[in-house]
Amino acid sequence: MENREIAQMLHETADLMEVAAQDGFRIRSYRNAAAVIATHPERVQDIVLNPERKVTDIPGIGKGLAAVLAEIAHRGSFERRDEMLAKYPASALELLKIQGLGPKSIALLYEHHGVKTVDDLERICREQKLRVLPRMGAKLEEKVLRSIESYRKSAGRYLLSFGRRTADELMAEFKSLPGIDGVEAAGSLRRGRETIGDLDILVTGPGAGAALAHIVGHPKTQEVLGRGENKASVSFGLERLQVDVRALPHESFGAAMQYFTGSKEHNVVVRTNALKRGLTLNEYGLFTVDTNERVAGADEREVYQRLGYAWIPPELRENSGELEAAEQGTLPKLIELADVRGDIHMHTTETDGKATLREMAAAAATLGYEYIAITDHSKALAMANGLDEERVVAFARQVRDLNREGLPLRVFSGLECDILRDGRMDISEDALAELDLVIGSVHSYFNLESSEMTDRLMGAMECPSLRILGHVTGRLLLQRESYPFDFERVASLAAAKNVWFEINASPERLDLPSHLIRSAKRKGCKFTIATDAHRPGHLSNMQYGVTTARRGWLEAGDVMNTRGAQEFAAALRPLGPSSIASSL
DNA sequence: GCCGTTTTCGGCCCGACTGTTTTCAGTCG
Repeated sequence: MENREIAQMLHETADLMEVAAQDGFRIRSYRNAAAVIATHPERVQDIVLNPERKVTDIPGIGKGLAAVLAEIAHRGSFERRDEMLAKYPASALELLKIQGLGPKSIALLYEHHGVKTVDDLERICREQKLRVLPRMGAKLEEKVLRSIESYRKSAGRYLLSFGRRTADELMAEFKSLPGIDGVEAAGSLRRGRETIGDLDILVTGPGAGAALAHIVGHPKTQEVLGRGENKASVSFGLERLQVDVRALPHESFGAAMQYFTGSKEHNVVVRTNALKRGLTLNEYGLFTVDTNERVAGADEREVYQRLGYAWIPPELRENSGELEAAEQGTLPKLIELADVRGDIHMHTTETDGKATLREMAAAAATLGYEYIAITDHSKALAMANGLDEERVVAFARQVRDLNREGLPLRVFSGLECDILRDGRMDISEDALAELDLVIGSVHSYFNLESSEMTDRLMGAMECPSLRILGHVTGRLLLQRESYPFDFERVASLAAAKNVWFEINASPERLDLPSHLIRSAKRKGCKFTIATDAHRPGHLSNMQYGVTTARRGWLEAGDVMNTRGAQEFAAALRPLGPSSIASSL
């Protein structure tokens, strides 16, 4: 069993234990163990099954959890989990995802009304039976109904990062099979959409059929949805992600990549255009209409070229201007991961990060970066032990000293400063001015009216030290919608004040969304791409931020942290604090 | 449940909001 699966099992059990009102500290231990195991570099199962190793050497795993892990290794479950599942249905876990309901309410609803599923919950709310329960009322009923609607919208979709990991895992397995020449992922994963609905994997070569057999017989396959000569479709893993594997002849591989990458809207236009040229395009190739002669198909680039287009990066294939640009030869030269020279949003143990400044710096150096910025939280985020003015100033001094003493790369002193409800910054200007880089972020009062939120964000930009607006829409993918505000006005002011928009690369955020990136670019805004890493492993999420930037049509020049360290440092205070103040 | 000892048990990020109550439990971040 993989670490991720063990971690999920522990997480789910912790959730159920919470519904069962068990000891909170024990629940926290389970959650902590799940987090540790999920990020452990080695397979925990291998350690458990090796008599010469001790799983309790992993921090967070003691005697109790070692026994749990041993049980999981031997029979795929453990006693407490079985116990919990006997008490509450697994579907109760789904109810925890409904905003506004926590474990206590779910237990109450289950006991009084037998609510087991989201459908049950919806019915109870519609029948106005929620309001009769203690401490619940009409307003909660309304809120829950709204949450259900939002939850349903995201059901059946998965984070891009999850799709990427699953695809990488399967593709590596396919590549190791004999007689496989090519393996590629297509679909929304290849287009880099922030969430995906399913996985499309194309394989070619004399042994391509073996890949179909492989996925059908895969130990993680939960259900075979379909199995033919050229295609197998399965429900994969605990998450039941639908995976479609297609075996293709070599001469069709490029056409199939084009066809299955989509988007549908993009392909409709491409095929219409082909017909105008007397050609017809399908997943098997590009053919002449009259003689059915193949003119392209093995190579995707060739398919586009034969239709008068430059090859179009998959991230742009949404029929939103890319086809016209490809005809005219005006496609942008999109930013690439290798263009990024530094990661400029991350946390350390000083607040809610899991590694020290030195550990983060070392990890960033191995990724080839020239610089990083440490941007811990400010005091409004009390749960994260946010920094007050005194600690902010001390930290800036400490970073200056450390840079002099020598670090593996240049470290900028920064802060992710909360933007308070009224648009003021959580830290005084005097203290902020000590820092190299200030990101302003909203972490509270998400439910303001649009006009109030717009004023709040625009108010924050009055702060002379503010250089970057962090995760601007506040969305959490598949969990929480963006709060309403007038993006156009905020972007116009950001362009005027030379405040940059962060593209937060955390897979749960990918914030700004790509359509807003594009809109901001048109207004002349500049951007940064940063991971918001809370541990060294998160630094590799940069790829998802770059993908999102590419979907927003950004080139390297649009993104400030593609600049070298010197140039980036100079850009941080373009006019100097005093001249910014006088130019307002 | 884990951890770190002051070595055998006490501490474990906590403040604020919401909707409900009539003083606060539950939820969220």
